[in-house]
Amino acid sequence: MADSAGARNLVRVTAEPVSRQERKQRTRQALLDAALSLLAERTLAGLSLREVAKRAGLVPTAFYRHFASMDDLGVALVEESMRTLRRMLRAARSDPTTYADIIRSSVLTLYEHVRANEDHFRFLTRERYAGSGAVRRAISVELRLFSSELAVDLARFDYLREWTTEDLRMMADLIVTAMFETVLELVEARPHDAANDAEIVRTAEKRLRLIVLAVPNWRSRP
Amino acid sequence: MADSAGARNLVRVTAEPVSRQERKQRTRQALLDAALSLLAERTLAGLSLREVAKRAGLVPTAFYRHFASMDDLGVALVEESMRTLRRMLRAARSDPTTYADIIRSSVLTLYEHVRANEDHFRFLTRERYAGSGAVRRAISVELRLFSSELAVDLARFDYLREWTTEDLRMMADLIVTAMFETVLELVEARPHDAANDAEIVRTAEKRLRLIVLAVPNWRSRP
DNA sequence: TGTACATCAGTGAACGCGCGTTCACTGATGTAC
DNA sequence: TGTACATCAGTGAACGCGCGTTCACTGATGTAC
Repeated sequence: MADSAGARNLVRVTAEPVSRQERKQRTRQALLDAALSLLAERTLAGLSLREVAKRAGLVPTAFYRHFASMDDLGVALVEESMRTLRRMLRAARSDPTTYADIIRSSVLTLYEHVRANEDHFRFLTRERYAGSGAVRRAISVELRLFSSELAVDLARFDYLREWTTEDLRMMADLIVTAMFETVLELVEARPHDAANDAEIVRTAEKRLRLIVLAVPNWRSRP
Repeated sequence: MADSAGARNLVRVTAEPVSRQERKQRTRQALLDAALSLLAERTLAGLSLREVAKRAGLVPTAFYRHFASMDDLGVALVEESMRTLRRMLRAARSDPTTYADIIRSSVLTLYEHVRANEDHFRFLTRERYAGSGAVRRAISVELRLFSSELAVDLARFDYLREWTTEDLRMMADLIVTAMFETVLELVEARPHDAANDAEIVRTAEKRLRLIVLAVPNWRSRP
């Protein structure tokens, strides 16, 4: 089988020699990539260790040199995916056009990052509720952190200065939830349907606009 | 094993004789209940036909008298759970206090129904994104229908009369998404933590209030 | 009402299969001298 | 620079297990006469 020579070829095709450490790191990444590609149409719960190893061009037992279990690999995938998410947040923050039309540019950033990293986002949306204990906990912790950071960002706006921390947090949660829903729509959408994509983006902008429009009328209640 | 006499006992304990048809219906329900109880801490993908049959007190092969596959059972569970959801919606609509404080009473109705049917709601939240094709499609269709109905309800309010159908739909989606998030928080919450429950309910009310407060400021854009 | 036959929900043995995990191994890379 | 030994990523055989599915069956319920 062409498949089974994978791991070794991965190394051989590179011109210069690599250290044992580097090689191990590459194999580990090959396992993560293999899992991610298999997860395109499945859940972690429906994936076997043997399958992942095979896709990576390894014998099943080699898996254990890199992860203690599929659950362990799942947590590593959460970390990898979250790095993608944070990169997106950083891009949104540093965008110079952001303050001109913050909603439009934020949604556009979201859209571009989701399309460029569909596997990561799909993994996060699927496993967020359905994942095993460890995976679900890892995602939930990261998303809560994400929401907190957004609350801090919101606090910087003049017209939100009077808001209580709790209300800011509530608003941030609502925004994250709405955006998460948009991510879902994007990763589950028919591929290469530009009109449909545009529609999803337009709805996402409306959602944010609606939330933001409530601000002048908000009065905190005990 | 005490377990293995289940299906027959189920019948024997009833006083009068039952028709073959009735008995079959009961066994089918026992299979659905067995699956649902096993799903408390797992996903449909991680559930085996043998396990479900055993829990229902049946031999594995008997499963096929009622469902063609686990996927088929999954779709039946979606239908059953959706009946619970629609019962909730009907209760919210017919509540006479609703118009006095619509947000508070709606959230209370949601809370009570979720707590009374945790298994159904947990199943829906877990499988919505992670389920197999057929199950996910079934849930998605029902939720879209649900959202449409809510949009129709919203259209009846005076101050929403000017809104376009599309904007109403967007608002309904946002409300459903926010409420779905609340359901999630409830089914994943530590059990019997009244203070935490109250906090979740309070946040849910705030979310809805925020969305509603945006209404006077909304102007549709092309 | 009684008898003879049909239906069909549930049984139990059997199958081949992919699973996770163990173990002793190989041979290339790394290190000490 | 050359040699001898240590490390360790990846191998391959083997295991016992639960899985979905097949098949011929049993015996209670249902039906026709």
